[in-house]
Amino acid sequence: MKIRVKGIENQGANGKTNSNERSMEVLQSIVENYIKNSEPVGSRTLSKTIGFKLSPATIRNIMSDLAESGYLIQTHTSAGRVPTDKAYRFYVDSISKKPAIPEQIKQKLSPVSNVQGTPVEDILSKAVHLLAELTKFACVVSTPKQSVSRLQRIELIKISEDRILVILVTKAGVVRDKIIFVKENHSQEFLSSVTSFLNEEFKNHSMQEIREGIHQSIVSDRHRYHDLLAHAVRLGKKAFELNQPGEMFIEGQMNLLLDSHFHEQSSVKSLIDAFEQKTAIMKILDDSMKNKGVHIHIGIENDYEHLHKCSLITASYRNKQNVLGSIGVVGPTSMDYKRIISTVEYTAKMLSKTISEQSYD
Amino acid sequence: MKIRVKGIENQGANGKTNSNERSMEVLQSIVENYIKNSEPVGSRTLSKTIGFKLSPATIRNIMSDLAESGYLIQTHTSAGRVPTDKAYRFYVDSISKKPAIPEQIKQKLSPVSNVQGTPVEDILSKAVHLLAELTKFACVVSTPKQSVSRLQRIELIKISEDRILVILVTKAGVVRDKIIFVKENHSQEFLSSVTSFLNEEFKNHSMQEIREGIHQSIVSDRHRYHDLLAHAVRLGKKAFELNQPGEMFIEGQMNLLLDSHFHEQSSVKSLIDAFEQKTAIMKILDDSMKNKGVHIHIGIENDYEHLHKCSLITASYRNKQNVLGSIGVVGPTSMDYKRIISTVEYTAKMLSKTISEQSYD
DNA sequence: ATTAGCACTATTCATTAATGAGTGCTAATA
DNA sequence: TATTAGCACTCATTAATGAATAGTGCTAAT
Repeated sequence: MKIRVKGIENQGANGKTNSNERSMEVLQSIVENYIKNSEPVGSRTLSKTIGFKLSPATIRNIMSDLAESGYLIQTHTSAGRVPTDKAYRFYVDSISKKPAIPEQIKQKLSPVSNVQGTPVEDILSKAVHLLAELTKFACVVSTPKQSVSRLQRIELIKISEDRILVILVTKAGVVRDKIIFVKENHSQEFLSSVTSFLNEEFKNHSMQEIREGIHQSIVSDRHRYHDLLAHAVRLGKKAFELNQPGEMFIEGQMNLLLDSHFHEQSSVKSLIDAFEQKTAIMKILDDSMKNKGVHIHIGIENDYEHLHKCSLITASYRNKQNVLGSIGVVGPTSMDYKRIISTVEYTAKMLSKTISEQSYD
Repeated sequence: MKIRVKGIENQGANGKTNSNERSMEVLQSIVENYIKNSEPVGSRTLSKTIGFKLSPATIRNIMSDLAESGYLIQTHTSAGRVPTDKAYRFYVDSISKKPAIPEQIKQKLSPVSNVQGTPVEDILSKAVHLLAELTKFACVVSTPKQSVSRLQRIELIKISEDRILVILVTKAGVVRDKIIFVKENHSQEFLSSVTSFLNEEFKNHSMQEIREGIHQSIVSDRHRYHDLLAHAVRLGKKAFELNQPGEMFIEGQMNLLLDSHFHEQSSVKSLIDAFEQKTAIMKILDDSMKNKGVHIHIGIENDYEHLHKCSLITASYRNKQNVLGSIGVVGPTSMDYKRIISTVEYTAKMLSKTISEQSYD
């Protein structure tokens, strides 16, 4: 044993940062150990898993320092130590090479791409379902943001005397419908004219642009004002008004309740609240659309208090043109970050690919 | 005390069924007591809640009989007794007058009707959400069955060279869309002709009829066969093919996990399974559409094993013309049946009313 | 037919003691 | 000087014990 110790010392003698490096290594081991077993990890166990390169006593010293710096806490005096959110953050940041996606996961997610002609919603729901199965945590996905997506086609269909069905097809291949109520009894021919007008005018523009544009039309086009236009603008305004709040699919919430970390009554209540009050999670998904890549929110980093015991891993999905929405996992802070991160990333990639193929640009 | 007893005896002296009647009364009390407190109920407690009309000893005898007949079980020798599913069935069947809906519940559910112009799906999701909040259990609702609903309007819209958007509007006000892929590059004018043809031919027919009808058209209309018709039939066939499997919205699953009856690990797993594998619950909702009124499935009565610890209360909703789907509650067998039944019934009524107003017949 | 009384049973709760995992400190070691 | 062995100490977990309690079943009295 002594010989081995020497060996380490010799290696360490190269630089001076050696003690710090070692701390980091120990911390990583602790985190991985805890992720794996969900049990406080003690110096003896750790010495073993490290391969006896350091004695329990040495490790105790290191752990003591780490605890002081806020990376570890003890649940009680005679227990091992548990990583804090700070430790998880360090751990996540220190992950260098992402593990390759196991063939099994690729297989499992392949159905996402076998969905020619299905509505985008179905694709999303399929993806989030599979992700939940794979990760065994709760998973969420936001539907494509309507405001950024650009118009492929609008259609007005008369379905009764006072009701018009509005169909919006976006470039991303999303179909939205809404029924609007009108006082005048327009003929279908008239509606067709309006439809043509709106399509010519607004195709390829984003919904947001259109909403603003319609307002402008009223002002600027007064000179060529006539009956058709007046109605078209009025109807168009109603039609594009449908600012759907942006939905979210949730899957596998109940998975969380099998997880030992959420066994306490209070935790369960928190979770219920978090998922009932979808806004907090929705906000995180929205934020995730702003930047590329995988986003990680660990425990206390979440603004919403009820999510303080959870970590969220999210990634946005897109078509060739725009970022559309994002998909993510909600699990305990002690989740297997490496695995989950790469799984989410891969799922988002698949999603982007599938939806891009269905898009119109 | 003796005097009271005599009084009862005198009353009982009218008929001979007295002992049996009394057993029933005791059983009802036991059930209600257990529903309220979720604790095995003993002879002493029961004697109290009944108002000392019977002594604990007498009640013990009665309970003993009830246990023998399979209405009660003892968790262990020195514990009180717990109602079996058989007891719940008896209890439910013996409910005579339904309690009036509390004003508070009506208030809570009123948003269901404030939804002019919203898609049926949104109405359903609103209703199921509120129902979950009210009952504190898991709630489900099935979307309108597509096969029975009748056609109000079909529309074919060209959105790209090889894709046609099909919009189906049913009499119930449900809008369904699907994109179909075609080889030929049809012009929009052509599609409009086909649309007119399909509308004339099939308006007011049920989807099922239409699917069969299209097949017939091919056969019977050969004499006036020409290009338009040939294409129309082919497209129509594709369009109406969309036999969506019938969806289901679930809300408040997590509520169940706060319930003490599901605290065991195995129960939780069962529940997760039940909700993952939606088919079983879907089937119960479907069955519920066949007959009017509220349907009650208690514990073991459910075919699906994972639901053996649950009771389901369901009721169908409809428009003026057809039964469309059903809504229900999934809770522990010891739920407050009176309250839940009337709440479900009322919700279904509201739902029917709201949807009828939006329907086209 | 009902009920009081009593013996009996099984759970629950608090107490106690034994076990064991783990730390922190100190002194020895390389 | 950094590492480690050794030891005292702490605290959770577990099992065993016994008292208290809630409840039944049976029998005899009313």
